Amino acid sequence: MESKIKISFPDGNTREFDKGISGAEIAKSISSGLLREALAIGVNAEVWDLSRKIETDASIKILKWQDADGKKSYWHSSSHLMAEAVESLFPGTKFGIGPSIDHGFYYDLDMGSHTLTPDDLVKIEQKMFEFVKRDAPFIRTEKSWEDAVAYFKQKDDPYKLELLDELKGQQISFYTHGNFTDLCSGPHIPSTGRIKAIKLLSVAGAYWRGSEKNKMLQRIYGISFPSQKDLDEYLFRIEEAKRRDHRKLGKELELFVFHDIAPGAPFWLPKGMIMFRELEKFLREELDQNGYQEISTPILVKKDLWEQSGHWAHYRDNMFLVECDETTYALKPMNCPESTYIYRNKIRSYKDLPLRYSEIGRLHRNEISGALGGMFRVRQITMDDAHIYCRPDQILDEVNSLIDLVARFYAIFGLKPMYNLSTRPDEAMGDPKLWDRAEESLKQALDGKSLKYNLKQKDGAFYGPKIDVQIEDALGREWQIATIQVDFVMLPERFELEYIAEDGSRQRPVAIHRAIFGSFERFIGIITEHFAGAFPIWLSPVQAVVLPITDAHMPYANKVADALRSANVRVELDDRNEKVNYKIREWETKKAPYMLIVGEKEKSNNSVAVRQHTKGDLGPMILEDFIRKIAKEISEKSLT
RNA sequence: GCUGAAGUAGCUCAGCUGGUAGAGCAGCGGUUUCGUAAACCGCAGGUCGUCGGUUCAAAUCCGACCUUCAGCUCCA
Repeated sequence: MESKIKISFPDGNTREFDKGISGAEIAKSISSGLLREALAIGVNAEVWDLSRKIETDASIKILKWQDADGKKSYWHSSSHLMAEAVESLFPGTKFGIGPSIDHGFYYDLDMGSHTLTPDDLVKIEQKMFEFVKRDAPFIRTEKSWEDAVAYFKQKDDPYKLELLDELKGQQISFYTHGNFTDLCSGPHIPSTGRIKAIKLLSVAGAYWRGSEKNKMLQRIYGISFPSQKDLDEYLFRIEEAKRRDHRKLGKELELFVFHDIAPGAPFWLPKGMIMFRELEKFLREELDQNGYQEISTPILVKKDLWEQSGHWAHYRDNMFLVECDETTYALKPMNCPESTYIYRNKIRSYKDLPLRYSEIGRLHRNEISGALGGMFRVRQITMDDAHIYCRPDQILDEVNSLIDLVARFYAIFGLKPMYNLSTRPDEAMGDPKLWDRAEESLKQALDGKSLKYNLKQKDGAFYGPKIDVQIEDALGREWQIATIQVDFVMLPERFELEYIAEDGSRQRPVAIHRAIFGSFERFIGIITEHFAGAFPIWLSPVQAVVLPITDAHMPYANKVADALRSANVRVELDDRNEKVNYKIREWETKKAPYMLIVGEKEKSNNSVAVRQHTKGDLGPMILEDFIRKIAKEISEKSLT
């Protein structure tokens, strides 16, 4: 029998080891530093414990904190540690599942009648630190299915027993550390001592196995790091996100407010409305230049339309209904079905296509109350919608120009786009040949531009494949905003759309649904957080403020403000009887891009002392020069 | 919709175990005329989310509802 195995490393090197060597031993053979940092080991396509014996040739990678899979086992192990702490403080707790997540870990708990309080979290956290000190190793054992069931029957944990139901007949792996043993496929880090910094973040309800039909358990979210510094940085980022919260900034900067009287629908204040209008203006300019025609369709339409489109069957509960003259109307939850009425207004020729109809439409969706959240989830949505009707052979061209359009938009905001391609789902409708062709077109468009994308198999809409565009904001958070959806069914077939082809036959067009901002509400929420309220100057509700030093400089200040105003700069004159320091402080907090301080010196030589937001005093400038500068920055939609 | 938490002046918040409300900022009136992040004095401002209950007495205790927040579920 062969007693040596070949291990190949990520750098391509291969070395021989004794059969049955562990990941830890391999790491140690490379360096003691690596062993200290090693958390788990990638073996071929799997992630294993460092202690597990390797019996065959394999390609391996020692996983550290820097590796995503390293973090995963670290956080997963932290969740076991938390479970141990919970069990020791609250004996009798039943355990659901306790996985790692993108940032940290959680464990779902059934604690009977006990409701966890923030104090409990502190106690659990302290207990965890206590256990960390014992540096207990995570030990993997395997039991037969019957023994596993017996174990949890004795422990009386119905959730684990339910999980075991699905593993019938298999060898079941368990992990034990300290006094806690859990059903778990692993892997885990070598020992609890590796967990240096822990923070339990929150407790919330969560349905067992994610189904609202099941019992609600209590979920503790937590995060852990190899050093206190990492934890501090993470907590700082959470604070930073709170500081940028658009609900807070929207109020402070007087952009919009919400009132109980209209849950889920913002009242746009004058300053917020300026931003809304600037976005609309920018959008319309772009679309006008790109062959779009703007339309506007009724908000209140008879339910018959939604029956025909299929929405009535699926989304009836989410529509606002109005009874009038014994007829049921609905506030439109989407624009698309109505755009077909404009398509069908005339007989369309193949020469007319593509027809690009854009619509800034106000939609209403009765989102369940628990889903509402600031501008991110509203019941009244203003969508930058468009429906492009084209021939199947035009899909590629259209998708190409849409991708360009989206990229151009996001570049203006300094947002990085990322693409997801979603393909045919199992319950797809429509001609498979069209599906193939459309998926091919979408792929071709992305590949042709050398864009990286995630393939989301079977994640398309029932009516066609789509490209979703995500952006990453200044805090590295990802948002799904734009979407490009090809549609063979919902509009073309349900509304029996046709065009006359070259040969005189009647053909069915393809519809492409697309949105760039997604919705004005959500987009403004996102960019508020992205820019932390300090918007690029073209969007900024106030672009410059004139601050006279004393009353004596009012006439000159007025002259400066007038000059800016006639150059179409949104300018305010702060004529309050306050010290300059006071005014500067206040306009800094309001994030005004420019402050123009005018006093004796400026008055005497037609200049302004320029102060830029966060950058401070830029020194004096001749008024005309400053106007040229700011006008240029506005028209170029400059980001600084 | 579900679980938990919260709702006091325009805003941010204090108000212990029941004795009918308080601060800072903002606002208004004065004084001050000032050079790059908060001058000073004064005034005014609240059915304590709504409705009901317990009590001699409720911001405070109880119930229902509304709204918000965290998470779950949902998101055409």
